[in-house]
Amino acid sequence: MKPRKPTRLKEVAEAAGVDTSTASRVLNNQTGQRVAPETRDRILAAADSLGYRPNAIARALRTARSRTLGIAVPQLDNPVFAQIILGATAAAHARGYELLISLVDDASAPTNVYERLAEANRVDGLLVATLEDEATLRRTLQRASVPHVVVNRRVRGVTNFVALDNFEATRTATEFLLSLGHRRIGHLAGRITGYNGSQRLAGYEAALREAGIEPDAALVSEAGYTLEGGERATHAMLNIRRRPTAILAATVLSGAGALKALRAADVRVPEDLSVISIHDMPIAEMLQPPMTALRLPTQQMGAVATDGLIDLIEEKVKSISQVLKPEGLIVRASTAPPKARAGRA
Amino acid sequence: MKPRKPTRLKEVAEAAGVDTSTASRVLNNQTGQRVAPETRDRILAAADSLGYRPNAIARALRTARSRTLGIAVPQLDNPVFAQIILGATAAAHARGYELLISLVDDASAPTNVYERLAEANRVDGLLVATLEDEATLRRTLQRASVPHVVVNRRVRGVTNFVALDNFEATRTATEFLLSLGHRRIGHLAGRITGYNGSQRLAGYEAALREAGIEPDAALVSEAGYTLEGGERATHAMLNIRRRPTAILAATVLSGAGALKALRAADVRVPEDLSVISIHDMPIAEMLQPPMTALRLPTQQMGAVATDGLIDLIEEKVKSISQVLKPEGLIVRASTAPPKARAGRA
DNA sequence: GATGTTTGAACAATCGTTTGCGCAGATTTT
DNA sequence: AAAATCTGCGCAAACGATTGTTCAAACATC
Repeated sequence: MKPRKPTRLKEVAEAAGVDTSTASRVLNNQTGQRVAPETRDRILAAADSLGYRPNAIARALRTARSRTLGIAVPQLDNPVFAQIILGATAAAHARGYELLISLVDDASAPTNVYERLAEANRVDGLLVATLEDEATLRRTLQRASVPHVVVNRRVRGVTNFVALDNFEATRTATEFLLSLGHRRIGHLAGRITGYNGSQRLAGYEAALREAGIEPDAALVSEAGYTLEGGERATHAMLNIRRRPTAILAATVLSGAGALKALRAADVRVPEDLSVISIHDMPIAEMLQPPMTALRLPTQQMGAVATDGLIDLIEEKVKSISQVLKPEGLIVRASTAPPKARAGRA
Repeated sequence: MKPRKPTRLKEVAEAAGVDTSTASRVLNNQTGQRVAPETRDRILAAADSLGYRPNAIARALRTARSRTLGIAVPQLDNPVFAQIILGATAAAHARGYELLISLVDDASAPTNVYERLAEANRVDGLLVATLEDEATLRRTLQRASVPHVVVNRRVRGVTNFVALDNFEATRTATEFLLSLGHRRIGHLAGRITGYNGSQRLAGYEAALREAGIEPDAALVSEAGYTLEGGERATHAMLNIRRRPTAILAATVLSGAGALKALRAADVRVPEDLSVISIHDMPIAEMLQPPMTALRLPTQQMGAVATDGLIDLIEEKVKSISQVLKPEGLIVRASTAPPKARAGRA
């Protein structure tokens, strides 16, 4: 027994004995037009008793605003993106917007997504958290027909973005290791050509230089953002001439891979080698040993980007660009001072 | 330099020198109406050169079909839901639908979501993966104005659902432990009052009974689906008179909690105690020791539910109800035969 | 009491499509 | 050659809301 058709504005108006235009103005709380309190009450009552819900589609057609945002993400299994989406949905709902989610795998032409969502007038704005190379993304976005905010990276030529302060993140993490007494610190880098990866690498190197240590290329290995990558890169790093006494992983997944590789090589953590990761996540707590990690406001990034996008759409601001600071270091059991024999600095 | 307004059907029609109705029929590949091949080509060419994208909103208004689905989930940080969404998006896109995501936290009235999405005609159908109690959910869905499919649970009185065979899952996992020689097997149950939790408990008990073992209430502890829950419940279970030699966790998160508690209590895994979890996930691989887990087709569940929902919407089927079988046991290092002294069965 | 102003609400156009129907001109049938 | 049938396409009415404009009645002004 499907419920009968939803009630339309017309029916509310008839029930209240007014024109649809009047009903519309009352229900939308229009200020421009005066309505007798008595009429207003009648309309409100009618709408209420009929259970009126405005048809969002019709409204969108007329106003050319769908109150819907699109978010393009590369994956969902990576908790970072799950967090971003989480923040975005909450922020969108809070302001009365809906969120359309779209997966862009590198394989398929990402352009499709933007066309499907934006050019079809389905969305009023776009949140972009995908991983295409910069040139492609820039080209695509320049033709975009709706406001858009890039999340979790920066793209030259695209003004609106919300990113994390990756530089500060790795710098802080590296400084922490230095403060424990480590001098040879390895870095499992992300994608060095990517925004986050290169920034994180730079922060790591900056901290070393500030401490008077010249970065050693042998101690940097590109591991991507996966368990396997971290495992492989760590393995390689154990075979160099002078092993590091600590490893900074660009993300918690590669950090987990490091733990795995170290265990396989019988290197104890943190006694023989410390491990620290960027991007604190619930899994950091589950690892053995629990992983020291630098917490970044990932969810907040999604929320800030969304709020900014809506401001852009509603023309409350001209542009939005923010770099969010790390939330702090969560010290767990995977880090310790280096063994005495290494303390020769 | 924002691109000019998108081209409308009207412009395509004018460019091709035909009426919009003809253009519409051609572009939609209508079968009922014949069009001269030459005219057709002209329209197609015009649409192409003008970069025409039909306005999805206008089309939705006219056809009363938005080609959009809504999915309501309780959380996103739980990988199970991330997987469901992943499967759902892929399936939706494959059939030309978009997916609107909505978070329903227990706190806020979940009714809101359904009203916002369905009654506002924003979506053609609803995927429901939330955790409200059965009565509330049933009541809400009975009034729903669009087709809907419940994902990851069953609700009496709601015909359309796609769930996992939880019973089979725990039974298989328990049988595996039994085959290793374990006789005292503890169970970290999920929410025993929930669908998944109760089914999993039943499967566990069934396997024990089949092996001639009477389930012992002391060996069952409600742990929910979190790390902390698993940790707490495991702790408690270590304090009972005769400890189990193996533990079956209802989900990998509580399994991770078990590992943590066991480590804290200096119980070695798997030498002193085996641990196995339902719901294989990437993190199972990261744990120490890597966790033996029963893999369930979570992503596929999202896909199947979505396909079914679209079939429902397009009236290709009358109802959809499926229970998906486990994909198999992934044996890792957290399970082993019990110690010799326990082999007294 | 004629004129001007305000108030409250209806009229009607519009957003961009889809689709039922009608209607010429061409083709076939008788 | 008139009637009947096809073809191919245009006309116009929806879908359900929003919004600029008009307009009658009520009130105020002199």
